Amino acid sequence: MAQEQPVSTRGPLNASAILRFAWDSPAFTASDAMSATHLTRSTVIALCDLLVAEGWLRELENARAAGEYSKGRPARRYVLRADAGVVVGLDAGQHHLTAIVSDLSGRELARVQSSANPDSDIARERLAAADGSVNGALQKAGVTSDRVLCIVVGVPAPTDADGHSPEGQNSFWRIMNPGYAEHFSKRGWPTVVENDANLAAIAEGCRGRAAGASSFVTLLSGERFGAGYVVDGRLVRGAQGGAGEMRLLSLVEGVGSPDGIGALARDWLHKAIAQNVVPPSSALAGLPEHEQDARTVFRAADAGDSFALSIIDRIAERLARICAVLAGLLDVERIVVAGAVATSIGPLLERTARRLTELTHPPAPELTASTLSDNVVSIGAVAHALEYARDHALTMTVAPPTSA
Amino acid sequence: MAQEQPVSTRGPLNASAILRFAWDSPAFTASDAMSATHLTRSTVIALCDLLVAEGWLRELENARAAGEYSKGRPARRYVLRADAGVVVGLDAGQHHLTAIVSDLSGRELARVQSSANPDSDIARERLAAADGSVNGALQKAGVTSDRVLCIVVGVPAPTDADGHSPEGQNSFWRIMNPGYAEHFSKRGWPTVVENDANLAAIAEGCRGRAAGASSFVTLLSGERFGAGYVVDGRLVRGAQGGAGEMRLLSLVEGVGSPDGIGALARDWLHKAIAQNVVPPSSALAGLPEHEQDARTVFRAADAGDSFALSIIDRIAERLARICAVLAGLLDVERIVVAGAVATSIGPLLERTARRLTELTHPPAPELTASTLSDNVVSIGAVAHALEYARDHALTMTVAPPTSA
DNA sequence: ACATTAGATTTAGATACTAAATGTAATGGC
DNA sequence: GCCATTACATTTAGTATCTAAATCTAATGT
Repeated sequence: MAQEQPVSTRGPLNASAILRFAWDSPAFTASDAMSATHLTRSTVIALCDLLVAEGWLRELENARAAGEYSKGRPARRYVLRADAGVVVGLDAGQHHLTAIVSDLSGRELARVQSSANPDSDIARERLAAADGSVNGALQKAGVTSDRVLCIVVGVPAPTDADGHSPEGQNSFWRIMNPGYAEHFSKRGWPTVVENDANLAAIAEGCRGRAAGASSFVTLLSGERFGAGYVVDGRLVRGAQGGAGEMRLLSLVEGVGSPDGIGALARDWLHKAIAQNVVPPSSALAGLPEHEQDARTVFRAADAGDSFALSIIDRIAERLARICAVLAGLLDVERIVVAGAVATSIGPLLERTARRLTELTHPPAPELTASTLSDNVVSIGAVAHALEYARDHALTMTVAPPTSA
Repeated sequence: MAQEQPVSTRGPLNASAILRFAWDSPAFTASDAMSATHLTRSTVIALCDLLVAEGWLRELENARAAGEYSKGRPARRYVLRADAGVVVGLDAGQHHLTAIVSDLSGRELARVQSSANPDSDIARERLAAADGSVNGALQKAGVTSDRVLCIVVGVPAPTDADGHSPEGQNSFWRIMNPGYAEHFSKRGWPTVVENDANLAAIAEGCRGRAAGASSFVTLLSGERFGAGYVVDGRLVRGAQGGAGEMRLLSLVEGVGSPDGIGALARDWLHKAIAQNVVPPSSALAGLPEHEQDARTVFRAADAGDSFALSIIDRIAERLARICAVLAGLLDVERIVVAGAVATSIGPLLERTARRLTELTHPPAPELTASTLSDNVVSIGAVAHALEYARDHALTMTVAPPTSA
């Protein structure tokens, strides 16, 4: 339990307080900021002037002109300059890359998706692909690279505080994270490299299904399960960033492997067809190999196909056990299932939730499907980048005000 | 992911920085404090004078007189006044109560142990017993109740931020925590009520086997398992303080129940004797019922008794699985097994560690036995109370300096 | 005696804020 | 159209916390 030395802080401490407030407000008057920060008007106005001069805030026409009726003298109004800079969120997955450029209000300016060679283990190739996506998105957004305040990269690997991934898993982690931290730092961008499931959790926490909860788990599911924990309002990363790695789920009875929902649905269907045990009445009987995927199973289940439902039931049992163990060990209020499959798993979650109430002691955790589909990680990356920019704003330089 | 409003802080901010530094130093000069806090001499000396006047620090004879050779003018020396106040740590277990009174240097001034009626569900009785222990310890230490800076109470139940335990477990939790928070607050003492396993983790983190590790788990074992997590240097408590509850371990293959090491050893021995399957060569054969306990099994195993070793092996297998799941899901570097049984489980841990390396991917977490025996919880309570006092020192009033 | 060392003390700011008095742009009643 | 009222802005003086730099002091070694 290391305790870092407290250090004397200097500088207009509360400028950051004003900026934090501005970050989450659409537009605000000096009085708004006063009640939010408990500072006096003199201080607030002085700080706002400072922040306007630095380019972080813009002064708007006064509050009455804006239609906010009031009797007395009209109040001055400020907003965060959404165009003071941009942040970049990059989902650097094994198969796909997604880069999002966002302004400071969280508005997405551009998105570029591309596919990666999933088997390439050449660092240079993966870095070049990442560069391509990021540059493409910046160009599409019409901003130059010097406007980037910071970038957050999501990788399917644990990461430590420096953004490095441990050796292990037959070097898969090192291949998935071939040094993004140094790579983007070289461009002068503050860079954070973070595990994909952790970013998914951040996404759910601020724009998704976990908004408001202080303790929740996000299960990122596709080919494999990965979890992101937010407990007591903070991300739990682990000694090497490996918290949420699901390899040891194999020890949980009835789980057996860390395979994700997508993989399980596909594999079980595939095996059933190969062994010829699919009843001919089922829509899944005799499906061509390239259509034997999770989505097909879920669609068939939705249509009432009883064989598809039997697969769903098996997955539900396994998922419920995973959720029970996680919720039990971590005491979280909610579990969000995210990832590309999340859009079509309504019936699965219903069954899982039923099983979960049997397995756990009340109150059972809420179980919901993410609404962010296959963008969770990149959205989480943007959200994390915005937080990072907010927390380090006063150390960053911003595009000069476009006043004149 | 709630974000509380930042508030303007005022007052001699860095007095607390000096005090924090003093807390962990035996005696220090102004120069020591300067390099620790990055403040100038003027500031440090002004703040030290302030803290001396308030009773937190005492000025000693100068550094040369103390034998710290130096050439120039002798430096002034200060220490934290260990007798500025006391803190109380109370382990309010189901069967036993332990109250420790400690001075601010962490020196134990008095300890009182007593047994509680484990089946009493009358709040008044448990509170009276707690009062008895605490008052006894204070009297033994020779301090009056107004000198108590704060008290930390450890209970075998989850606790929330207010020190309340949830309904559940057939009200066992409410019985174990019959409102200690309000009870001791009424005496004017800042009171923290915390789960016993969490306090054990705090104890291991600062005086025990996890010193230096930033992520570790403490498994408090006796009749039942309970875990305390410290991940990324902070305690993980969970939505209702229930992180580390092991009820759902029953879902892990080969574990089956959250019974602790003590209970397992006793029960398995008991069953074996009842079923008459203990080989007559074993020292455990025909043991009278009141001697059929965990310690006996461990002693026999130590002496090489092969039947005892077979029980140890079964426990090791189970313990290894628990450790594997916890370490895997949380990515901790170390697991400390604590509790009364911890003193005699050397051979068990050896076997568990071997099994653990088979079950986990490298690096396997270190596995150690606590050296704090059945005092972990009360020692953790004291440690937590000292931290609490340090962090809230400037809001507390202290016994006036004994100078004149 | 005197240079050297290491720290103490003093003095004069700088910074980041508060508090309170005064000034100002609007409203609405008469 | 004047005036009280409202709700803010602006100005001024002042405070607390800390720094920087000059000066003072108590010791050592030669």
